[in-house]
Amino acid sequence: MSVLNPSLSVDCVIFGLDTKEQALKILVYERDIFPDENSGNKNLKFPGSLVADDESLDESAYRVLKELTGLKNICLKQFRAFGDPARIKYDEEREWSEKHYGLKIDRVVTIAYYALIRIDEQNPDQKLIKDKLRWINIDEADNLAFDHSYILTKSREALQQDLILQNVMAFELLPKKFTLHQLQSMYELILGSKFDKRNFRKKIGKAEYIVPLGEKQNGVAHKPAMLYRFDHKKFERSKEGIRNFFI
Amino acid sequence: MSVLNPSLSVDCVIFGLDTKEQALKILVYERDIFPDENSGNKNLKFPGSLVADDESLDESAYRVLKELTGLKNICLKQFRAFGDPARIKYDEEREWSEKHYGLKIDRVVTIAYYALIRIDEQNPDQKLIKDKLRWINIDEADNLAFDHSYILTKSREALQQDLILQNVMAFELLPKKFTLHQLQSMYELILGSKFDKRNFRKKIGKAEYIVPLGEKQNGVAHKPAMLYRFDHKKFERSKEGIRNFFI
DNA sequence: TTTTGTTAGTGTTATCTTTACACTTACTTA
DNA sequence: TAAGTAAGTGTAAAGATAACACTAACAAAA
Repeated sequence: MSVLNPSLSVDCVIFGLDTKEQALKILVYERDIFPDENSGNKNLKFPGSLVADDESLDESAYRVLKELTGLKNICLKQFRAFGDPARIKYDEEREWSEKHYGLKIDRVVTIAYYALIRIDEQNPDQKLIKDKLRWINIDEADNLAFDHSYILTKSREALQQDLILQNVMAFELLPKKFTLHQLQSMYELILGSKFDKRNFRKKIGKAEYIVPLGEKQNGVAHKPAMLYRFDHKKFERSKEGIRNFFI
Repeated sequence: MSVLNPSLSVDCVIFGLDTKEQALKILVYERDIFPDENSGNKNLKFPGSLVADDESLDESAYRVLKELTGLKNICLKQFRAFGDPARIKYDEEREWSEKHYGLKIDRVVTIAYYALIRIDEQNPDQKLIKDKLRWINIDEADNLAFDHSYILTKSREALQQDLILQNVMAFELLPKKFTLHQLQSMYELILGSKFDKRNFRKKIGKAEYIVPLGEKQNGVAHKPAMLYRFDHKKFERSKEGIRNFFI
């Protein structure tokens, strides 16, 4: 492979929706630089890497994601660069980085991406989650390595904005066949607020890209719900006609 | 000053509203690397510079802006990183950069910022616009240096989004005292669409942060308009209560 | 002084969107 | 067969949006 640039990196914030647990999680990579049991989350960082000199930022992000997690065919979105010269907080972190890359590391600017995937049985994670990789609940993700907690905050803001402006691949988070309840929960988890069930359904009713399959759930301990799927083409078509609001 | 990093830069897209000409412009820096008269806009680039090793990206952007244009006290917003390895299109551009910085330049990732200012008599530009700096109309800004036309496109998209979500310092573009007509024109120029005057004013009527001064225009060849000012504090307060929309 | 040109300023109606709100149905498990 | 759980459904009031045309006030030109 080509030469890595010691002052440029990409980092990937992977949001995973755990439909079972109804929780929004992130994928983190565990290092062993702080051996102390009580080191909190200081050993946890987002999957990331220095950028090679002949790859674009996007290419780099996809490469890293594949190398570290095996994930591919997911959509990454660049949302921000982080470049505080003091991003590397601890000497141990710098030493770890220098050893890891075999390079002298001073100041690293990172370009951050986020992606959304669903967590379920057939989702790659089972194979991918090697000893170093795991999902943690988003609420418990404080005091991560470097400035990664700050990056998390900003990624969430970006995700919420993008969700509102519907530029987003939020449907990646749901199973192919989903119920309106699951859909609503997803919005609630990401946006951090609750919606009225009837009003939500009324609104969804108008979105022609959410199409009912004739089919219902079964095996559930309550009235089985209608299953829906997301229609990409109809979605793209519907996005043309927005451009309303000002002020 | 400290050491410049040869693979990291910042670029500033400065949008200026020319209230007289009713036009949205950008500030560009002219080089002389393509002497041909017909070189179009290939000599024009956004104010930018390599990043010093001890400054944050934001610091770097503000420094550059001040050094190259004299502008300060304006609000810059980071909107995107650009890192295609082929961003530098021509050999002449690379040579110019190497000579300019006295450094070997291979691949440069740039972090792009935008800002909004008004163009008027007392605006710094008169002094600042040295031989190298000038305003060009946004519609005429094709085929700029490097990938700067692409950066312009993206900056405009970001600006429009931010304007819609009202995270934005759009009022920097207007004189301290402005008419509703000027306000409407600003929105129209940025968003690239026209609004109904009565509906626009109805909506503005609800924004308590746009406050009428008792005062009217004078010296104009038509019915003089009421002057308004923008109230920062009220604006900040009003932004609290948004968080509506989903889907 | 009158006319012309120019922008300011104003209200109503029809349609659509948003919000708030409570009960019955269908299934599983105990 | 009872208990528990989520599914599914309608209405009315309030608010937002969109479409639409004329008069008023000033400067400049005639």
